[in-house]
Amino acid sequence: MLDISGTIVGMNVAARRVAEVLRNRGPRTRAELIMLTGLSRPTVGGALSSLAKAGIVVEEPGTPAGGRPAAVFRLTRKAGIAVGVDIGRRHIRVAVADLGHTLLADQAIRLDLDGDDHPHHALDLAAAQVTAVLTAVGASLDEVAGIGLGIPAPLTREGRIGSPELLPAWAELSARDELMKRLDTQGVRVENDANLAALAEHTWGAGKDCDDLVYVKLATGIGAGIVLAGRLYRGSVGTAGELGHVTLDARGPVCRCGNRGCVELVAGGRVLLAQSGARDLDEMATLAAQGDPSCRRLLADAGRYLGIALGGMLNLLNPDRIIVGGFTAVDVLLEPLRLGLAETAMAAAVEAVQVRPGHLGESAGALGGVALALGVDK
Amino acid sequence: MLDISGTIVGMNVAARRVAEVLRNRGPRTRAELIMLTGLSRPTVGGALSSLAKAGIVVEEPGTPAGGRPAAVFRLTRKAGIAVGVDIGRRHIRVAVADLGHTLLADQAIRLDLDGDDHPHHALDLAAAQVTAVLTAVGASLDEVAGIGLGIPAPLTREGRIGSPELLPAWAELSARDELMKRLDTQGVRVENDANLAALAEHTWGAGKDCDDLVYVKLATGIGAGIVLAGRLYRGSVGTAGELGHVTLDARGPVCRCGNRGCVELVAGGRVLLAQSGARDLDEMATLAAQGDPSCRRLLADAGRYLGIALGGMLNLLNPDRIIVGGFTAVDVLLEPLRLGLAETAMAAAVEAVQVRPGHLGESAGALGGVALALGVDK
DNA sequence: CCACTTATGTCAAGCATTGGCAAAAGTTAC
DNA sequence: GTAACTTTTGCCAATGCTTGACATAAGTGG
Repeated sequence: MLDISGTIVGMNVAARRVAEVLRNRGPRTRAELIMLTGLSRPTVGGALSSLAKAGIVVEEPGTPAGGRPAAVFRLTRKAGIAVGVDIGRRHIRVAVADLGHTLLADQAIRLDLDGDDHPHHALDLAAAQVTAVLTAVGASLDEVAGIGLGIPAPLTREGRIGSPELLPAWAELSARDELMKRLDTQGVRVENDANLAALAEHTWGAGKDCDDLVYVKLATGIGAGIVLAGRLYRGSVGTAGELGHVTLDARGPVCRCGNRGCVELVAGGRVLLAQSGARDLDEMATLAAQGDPSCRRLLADAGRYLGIALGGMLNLLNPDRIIVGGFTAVDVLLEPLRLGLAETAMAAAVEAVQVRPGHLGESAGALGGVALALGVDK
Repeated sequence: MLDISGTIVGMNVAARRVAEVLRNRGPRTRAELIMLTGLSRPTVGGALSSLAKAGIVVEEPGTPAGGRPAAVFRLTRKAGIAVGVDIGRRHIRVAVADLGHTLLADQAIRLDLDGDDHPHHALDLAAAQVTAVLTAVGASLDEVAGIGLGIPAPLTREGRIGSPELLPAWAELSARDELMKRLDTQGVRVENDANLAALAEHTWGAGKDCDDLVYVKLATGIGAGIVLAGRLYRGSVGTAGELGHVTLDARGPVCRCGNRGCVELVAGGRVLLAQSGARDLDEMATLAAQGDPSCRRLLADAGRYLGIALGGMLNLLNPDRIIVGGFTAVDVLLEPLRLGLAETAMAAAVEAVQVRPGHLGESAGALGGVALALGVDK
């Protein structure tokens, strides 16, 4: 039923268009499909009945609202499967969903070697994990309609590293080609991990109901994913969202990016760990949750610095929402972050913006890979 | 030939669609129209010949490139007229073009009272100037297909002031309704002046060939207009682009926006005038052009501060181009601005960005009004 | 149970699209 | 200067989509 790029073959153009919209936007009613496809009622109706006859689409009862309830249509697993892969420093996470946006699996493994420095090793493990998870859900690679891969580096439109100095080991290779070679398949798309998390939160999480949002990922590094007008914004060479290297103090210490006083140097995971003495960020989050005062103060200060850096962003972009994720103890730093915003951004923008923790937690990156594979950014 | 919203009546849907695209995007070839309308060759051809028969469209020979040259189609003046109005502190400028994007007039008058503080007076004069300029080009108000009005304040989607503390006198009224009342017409759209200038530079000026740009307007205040993916970006409550109130120094003096150390306080027109002793920015520009060292130094420092503020923007947005306008001696501060960028933004983004002076000078705002009236942002 | 609201199916007439073919209007190579 | 090439344009018929109207279905609230 699927060709090499994951689209349905052997049906007319209207049915393909309807199926594409269902894949990109998730389960929808007839009226929504008419709007989104631009096709007419009879055409959408016909397409849906032929898709239903082929078993690619199922009809579900909708929730009524004053009249006859609109049926909701959903692509079935028979239509195909989307895979998301998130490669981090210390883990690889694989999520699998069907084209009806139903999550089938979501599994992480720990990385023995630092993912930032050992791309080939990480890609080997990622490929193995993809096949393992697919087997676990009883699927095979030829059912896969798309794979979305997240790596912790800015990427150009062509899939090359946008800023090699930040992740030198990855700069030499094409992550997309390497994963496709290992899996012997086509249809892999690569994206920066913070961008993917932003996409996932926008599609299913804390940003579901807004069109302009900034997702801030706090981890070893600090990155941001920007969704504007409902679409992922990548910038000219793909380095949009490099919040970690926004200058806070032009006379501060020198950063690996070559400038002074970057946000990452006062609010990044490396510095927090060095100052708290915790082994990793998870331990630090646990300590903070238990009330450890120095951990809490470190996180509060980090939040305030982030807020100051985001204040400039708020004046320039004025998004609906700021979503903070990537770290389990986000709550501790949200209030100081709001204070930092209020100190540096205009009142109207501060009042309008909603600062919220992410809903998808550690899975955000891999789910963003699924979102990319589903084409929600189309 | 025009209805109240400026669209053509009495023709089929294809012809209306083609005319709309010509209005929004300017003169185009058949192939471009096919692409932009999504219609087929025969349909576009038929629409063009009926539009040509009605005298709404003219065909012009195109420049050849290896084969038969494609004819370029352009809306005529018979299709209607677009008006742009730019209200500033000390001037009102009105520009008029036909729907074929041909400029017919572009005239400024000086304001005797500060436009920021006397909105009703400014709107009275603006309305009078619109009718005067229309008369001068031999047109009447019922030929007008749209009016775009620029005012120096952030605006919400509904046309209200987004941040009242910056321009209190304008916060009470709807500039759109006031101008429509004075001209007894419909079809006025309002927009922030920096946004309009950005739109104009994107459509006809220094940003013609790129899709992601930031236009920086240096005047009494400092504003920016942001075009992303070819569309004007306004933000959640319309305050996107408030570059003047980005924090440079959290311990600096208090600004009218309520925060400390805003860019406007070190690089804004008010401070430059106070420190240089010049009467207005035009005099300052003249002095700088004549080599006056203190003026040049003041401008160079302003450029550097702007560069530092824009460095944060560059890390977050990574646009193709930064266009600087609103002030005649922009050249003096571009090099220091580039240095400020390099100090604070990541190398990849700095290398990729092009920093250029605006091409449209003082007319940028009014031309942006014309662009808005033409619907180039659609 | 009835009136009301919203959703859905069906049908015929009118357009638009697709894809192929031929002609027009230039450039470039010889 | 002529021939070959490239790109644009016009035309045509079969197919498919849209429009608009009407009837029916499936809920809600009184």
